[in-house]
Amino acid sequence: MGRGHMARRNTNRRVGIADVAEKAGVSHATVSRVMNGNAAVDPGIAARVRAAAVELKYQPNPVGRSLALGKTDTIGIVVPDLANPTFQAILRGLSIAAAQDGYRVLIADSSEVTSEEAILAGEARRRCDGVVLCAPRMSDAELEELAPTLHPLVLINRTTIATNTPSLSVDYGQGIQELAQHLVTLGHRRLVFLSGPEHSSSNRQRLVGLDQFRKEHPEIELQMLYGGSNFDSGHDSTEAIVASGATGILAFNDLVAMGLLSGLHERGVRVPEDISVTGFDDIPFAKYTTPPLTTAAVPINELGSLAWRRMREQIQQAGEATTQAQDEFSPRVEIRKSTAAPALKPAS
Amino acid sequence: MGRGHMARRNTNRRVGIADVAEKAGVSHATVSRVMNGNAAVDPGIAARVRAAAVELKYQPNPVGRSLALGKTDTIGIVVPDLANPTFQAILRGLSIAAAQDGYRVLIADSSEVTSEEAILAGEARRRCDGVVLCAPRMSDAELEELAPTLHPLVLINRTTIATNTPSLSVDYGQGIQELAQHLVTLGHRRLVFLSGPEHSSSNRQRLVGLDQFRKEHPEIELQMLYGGSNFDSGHDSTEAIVASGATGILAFNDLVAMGLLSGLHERGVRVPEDISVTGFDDIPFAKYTTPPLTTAAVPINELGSLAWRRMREQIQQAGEATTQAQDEFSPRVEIRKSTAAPALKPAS
DNA sequence: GAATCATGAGAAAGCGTTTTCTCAGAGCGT
DNA sequence: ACGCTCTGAGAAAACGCTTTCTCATGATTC
Repeated sequence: MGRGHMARRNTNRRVGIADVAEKAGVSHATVSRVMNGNAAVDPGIAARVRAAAVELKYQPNPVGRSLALGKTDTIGIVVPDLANPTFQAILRGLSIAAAQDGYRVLIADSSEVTSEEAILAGEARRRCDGVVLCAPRMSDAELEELAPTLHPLVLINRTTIATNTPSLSVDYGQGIQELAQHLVTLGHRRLVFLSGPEHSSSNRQRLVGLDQFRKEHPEIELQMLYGGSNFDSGHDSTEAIVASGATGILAFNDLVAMGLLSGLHERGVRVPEDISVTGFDDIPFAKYTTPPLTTAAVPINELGSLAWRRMREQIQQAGEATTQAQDEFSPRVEIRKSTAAPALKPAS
Repeated sequence: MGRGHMARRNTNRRVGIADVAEKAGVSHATVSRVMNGNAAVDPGIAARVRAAAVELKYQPNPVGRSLALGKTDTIGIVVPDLANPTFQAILRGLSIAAAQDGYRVLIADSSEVTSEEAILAGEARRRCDGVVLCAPRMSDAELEELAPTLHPLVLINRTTIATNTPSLSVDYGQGIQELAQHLVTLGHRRLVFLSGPEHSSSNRQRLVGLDQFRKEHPEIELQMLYGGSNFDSGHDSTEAIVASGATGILAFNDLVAMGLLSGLHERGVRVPEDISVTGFDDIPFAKYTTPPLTTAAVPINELGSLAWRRMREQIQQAGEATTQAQDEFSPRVEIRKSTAAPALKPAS
């Protein structure tokens, strides 16, 4: 509970500037000046202050400093699902980059509950100096309304009309087309796209990319099946994939692909001999699946560290209009062993 | 910058209690009482205050509240490596459980730099209401010295002599013995343990467990090879494993096992026909490796959520001595398809 | 009608720190 | 020696909020 006129309780109270001031025989303003080096202080006085601080093991209270300075040196991030390795890697990239500038990261996981996102984002913003929205699932209209209230804000995998909100995007449409092209180049003519969550902006981009692909390759059969976004949903797609007769599979992401690889192995379907499988993202596990997974590599650590750089730019230019930075990453197709030419099957 | 007698700058300042007070024609203390419901306020006045708050879109400033209340509603966690899925899962478990009580989690990743840990822990503790140290790599002596300064503290995979520090542990020694026993039961006589990082407390427990295992099974050949703690190091162990002649492999963790599975596959060594491989932890990928991995399941989401419960107990009993809670989890061996009876090899 | 009691809202203090304002003391020039 | 200027440290205000203290007002009792 807060406190008014009551005498201060000393129980468990940590050492503050007032204690150091008393010990050194100076005012608390002087202690603050010495600790921060913000103004000239007589060297003899400064030495006394430092000795007192060391003796009392003084550490400044970050909350008091935050109130006085109007900043917290923390960044919030809202992720739709912290179980997703792509988001984990983005978090790690952001966390490491921000730490290098003395900032920490506060997590909010909406657990794919879209209605929670705006609430979590507002709350994170109030507690922090800025907020990163990672693949937000809210509608475009909601995002347009919310974005100005969150400044400084960095978006990952979404954009807004707002001219001062940096946005880091991956060209999922182009990536999925390149993966499809890879399969076609290998000779595949019957493809399936295992699509992801409906509210996922990156899924919509893949769908747009595949529409374009169909237009350019009318001779290719490209079916759509729902594959979700995790292992289990990929694994659960095994029967539908086998029934489809397709020889080339484009999974929504690496997790779906891994689940499918496992399901196909259980079913005795050989990858890539019988079916080729691709993923997306190139999470760290993708190299180590059996067989190692062909995928479109998204520089997910770089996304996190660039998100920090864009955030830092806004923080440092507080109050000034900034030129919006729209960064778009092109995924790079990483060809591994899960794709090969389709088997020549006897006519039946 | 802080500010003294200067007139308040209104630029970019968010709406505060003073603004609501002015709008409603009451004092800021009354606004605080209405927003918190802490004391009786005339219903008519309360309605005016609420209307003003809504009209001005007032949201309390968490920093001001934290200073007044002496709490931040955040928990810090220090992890040795945020790239490790076990730590990611612990973080997720902690984050979700704490969020249910209105707490957020602040991350500090020491990136396996042992000398950074104490500094990060102290800093996290000052910014937060408590701190969780996850598999800290510092020495026992350093931990004993640091622990009292971090109260309230929860330890994961370490213990201290301190009687008021809850500690959540996994009996790695027992788990590795059960895995070894599983291989022996299948008929394996030549085993290798791919050991993990030297500073890892859980690795030491496995070594102790395997010493015990050797005593109880003098007829079993059990070699030690260094296998590190990630994919690459597991993968890099492939040749040494093949050269060892062992038919049963105990990998330090699931990542090492996955890397090894991939390396063996590349080498044309069949799992489990030619070599059986086990992991540890049961990260979400373990079910989906090819073949699915036999492993010792650590309830890593439960570790995170129990860490929050222990933390919350300490926060709620502030200043009182608490009975130390030592929670120990027994790993559960999850038998999947990466282990089988050793092949009968022609004598050569 | 006066005295007493209860209640609720404003004044004030405080949480810990930063920084502006003020003033005392030292130094310099005449 | 006096006046002026400069410097540095203490006093004070502020950041935003919570809660204690104080007092005015209305109700109740005698």
